[in-house]
Amino acid sequence: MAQSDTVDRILDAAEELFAERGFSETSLRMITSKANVNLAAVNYHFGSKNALIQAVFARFLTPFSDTLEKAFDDLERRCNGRPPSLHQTLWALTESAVRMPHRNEDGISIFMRLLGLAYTQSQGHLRKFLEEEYSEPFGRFMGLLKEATPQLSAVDRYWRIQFMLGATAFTMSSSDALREILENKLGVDTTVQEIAARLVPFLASGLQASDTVAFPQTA
Amino acid sequence: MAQSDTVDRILDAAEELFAERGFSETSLRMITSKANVNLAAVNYHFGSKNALIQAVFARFLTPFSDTLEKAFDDLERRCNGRPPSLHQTLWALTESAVRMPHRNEDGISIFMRLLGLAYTQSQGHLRKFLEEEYSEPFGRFMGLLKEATPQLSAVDRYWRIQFMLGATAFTMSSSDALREILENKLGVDTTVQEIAARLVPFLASGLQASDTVAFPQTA
DNA sequence: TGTACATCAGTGAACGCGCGTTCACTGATGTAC
DNA sequence: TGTACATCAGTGAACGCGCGTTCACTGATGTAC
Repeated sequence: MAQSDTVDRILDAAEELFAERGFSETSLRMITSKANVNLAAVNYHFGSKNALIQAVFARFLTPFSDTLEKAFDDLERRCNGRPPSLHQTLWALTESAVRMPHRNEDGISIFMRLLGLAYTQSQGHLRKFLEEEYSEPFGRFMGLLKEATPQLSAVDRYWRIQFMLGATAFTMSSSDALREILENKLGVDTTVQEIAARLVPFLASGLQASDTVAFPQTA
Repeated sequence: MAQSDTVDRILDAAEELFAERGFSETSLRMITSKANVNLAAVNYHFGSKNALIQAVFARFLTPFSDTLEKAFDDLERRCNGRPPSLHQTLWALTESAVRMPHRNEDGISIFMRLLGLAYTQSQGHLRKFLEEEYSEPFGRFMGLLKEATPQLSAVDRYWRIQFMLGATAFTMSSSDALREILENKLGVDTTVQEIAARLVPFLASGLQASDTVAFPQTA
């Protein structure tokens, strides 16, 4: 047990359980018993359940956001001055997520699930925390998307970006279940990387769709 | 108060609160006090909280699914024998949702929010209930999508349909918040109908994207 | 080197609270004879 | 028409439970003199 890996054991257990069941469906008692740690240790080390949730996100988002900044720097350098294309921007994001060092083989799935949950479960404190801590890489990504789609109006772009986020967050947050269904139905096994490889062209094509049709009248 | 509108008052209150806050964050006490009804009335009329959740969905999904069946019948009649196009299929679904009679002006938003939540919050009992009750129109929609995209492999189509569902469920489940952000940022007001009108071309274009690229290697 | 004190990580047990559910009961309405 | 009984919608109060959090405490380690 060495000295004080308690904090990490709590974070590991919390990360897995949150990804599996969501935030409010996971109790501190589940977390501490999975981590083999005293119930009171969570409040001792983190102060509250909400602070633990934020710590779980900080632990993987901080290195991810660093990786991402570097990927964007790299991309802009390679483009010297000209704006990166939509595909390049989306790939820079996707690769950063996939190639980031993860704790174990499920790490990337857990990472995706948590990102999806953050968007999907309405934890006010978490949204605020993420906005305060990670607005920089997010804003930069938005800026690149804007440069890559100059033909879109601001309103069109806004909505289409929401659609993209939705497709991504939703797919990623239930990717395990979806992979299992596909395995049963068609007998095909899929990695997270392959899902990403299918998602990017879908998103790029949707974002660049040429027509915004009016709502049609039925006869 | 007349005689026994208790059931409807409970359903109305539950519907609004579920749409606002999700299922497990809404307590029976909130529902019954909003409905001006005794706490025990929920268990008396519905049996349990889970059964109430299902009843809320049944009340709007049953008429919706009838409307949808008619819309598909109509579409197939108009196409006499030839498979409907992707746009036609998506529009049939969208119009059925938007044109359905709703209880009040927020009805359509609530409807969308609930559909989004059903996909997004992992309520096992609800998923099972929806599968058992409404698999027919859902399966029919899937069949139409398949006929409309014969160029796609089964695996490609599967994933792209998941992406579509994700974009739709996510956008709809947070459409109120997203509309508000846009209003503040760009001063533009948006109706649910307009969101739908923007979503359909995005989805159609994504579903028909021509390339499924391999995961690229970085140098 | 020895002693006194401070800090720190962790613990066991309890706290108060809000939850979904249950139960014995009431009062109005309907039905049989 | 009157009486006895059954059914039904609803109620008030309590139940047991699991939750996040708190608190007094322990024992190990570090620091000052």
